[in-house]
Amino acid sequence: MSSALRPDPDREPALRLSEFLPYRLNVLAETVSEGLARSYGTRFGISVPEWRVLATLGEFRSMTAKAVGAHSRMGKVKVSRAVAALEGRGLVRRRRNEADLREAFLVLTPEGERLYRKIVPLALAHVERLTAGLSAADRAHLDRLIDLVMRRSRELGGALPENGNG
Amino acid sequence: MSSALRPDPDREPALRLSEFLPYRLNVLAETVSEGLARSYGTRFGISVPEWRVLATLGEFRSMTAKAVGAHSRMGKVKVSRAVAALEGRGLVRRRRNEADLREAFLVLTPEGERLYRKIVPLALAHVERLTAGLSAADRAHLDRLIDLVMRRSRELGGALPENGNG
DNA sequence: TATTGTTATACTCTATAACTATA
DNA sequence: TATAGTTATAGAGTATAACAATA
Repeated sequence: MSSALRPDPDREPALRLSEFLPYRLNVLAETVSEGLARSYGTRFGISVPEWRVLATLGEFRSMTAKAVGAHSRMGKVKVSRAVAALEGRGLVRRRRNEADLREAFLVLTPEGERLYRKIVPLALAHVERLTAGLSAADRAHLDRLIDLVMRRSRELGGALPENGNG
Repeated sequence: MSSALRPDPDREPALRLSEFLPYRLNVLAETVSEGLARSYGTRFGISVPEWRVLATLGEFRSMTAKAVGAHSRMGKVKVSRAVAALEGRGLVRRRRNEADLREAFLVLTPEGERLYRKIVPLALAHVERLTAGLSAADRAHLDRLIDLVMRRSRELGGALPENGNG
């Protein structure tokens, strides 16, 4: 261990990376995602996009792919692939919409529902452990702060990508 | 717009994705990163790992690749590639460590320093805009909450990947 | 012509591990 | 034997656009 982890005393560091909000948010999100993946993602062989679709259908029961994407902030390509994977595993089923044959309603199969109900308590328990050090007021505050920064970030032009030719 | 974005009234949704902290953190980090990339990432043709190396060297002046990785939470492979790219563009230079020839000290070249000093005010201004809706107390609170959740997440097993055979 | 959704292509990213050179 | 760092390989992820079907 040869070089020291302290700023050069001669120079005013213009920016401390470890205090830079975008960096902090990235590292935090990454670390949390990883922990989550370890605690059940790997176990159930489910990717993040697949989990988002599963969670959305578990919550809303029946939705078009477009609506799923709107709710879980994914583009249509990502949704399409996640749905195909879930359908291939018998977790999701399509119901044609007679009123508009371009789209279909997606629903969880009984197996999908079972998996959803198996994952949810684990997910909630994980968040519980994650926020164990926070008071109820802290948690509410955190939610509010995330919403505020999120809104500002969207206003500043951070939208979702991949909406190519839609 | 055929299907509605509201929960099925018959069922108690077991989990609301839009309130699920890991999801929220992911979307927030993604949105912020994107906005940042738009405001100057693309403009200077610099990737996130490259930016992290640049920022670390700008802050600490001279460090080994290992120390850079430790400070910016990246594995040695990612650091190595980012450094190679920056070196290729004349932004970073290596200084051999006579005391241990396995490692080298990395420093910004004058051009690297110039780029760093050009990006930093933009980065800081971006964060400023991002947190414009927050009071000073809110910002401090947000920092504290991020630290807390971060620490918990690490305790729960969210470390950094890729440390393969190191 | 516009919209929903799928597929094809190409490209980036990156994990893993093998490797080099020093220690 | 262990460590700093590089490179090779291969696989995952995904943006973009072209496409098909329907409206």
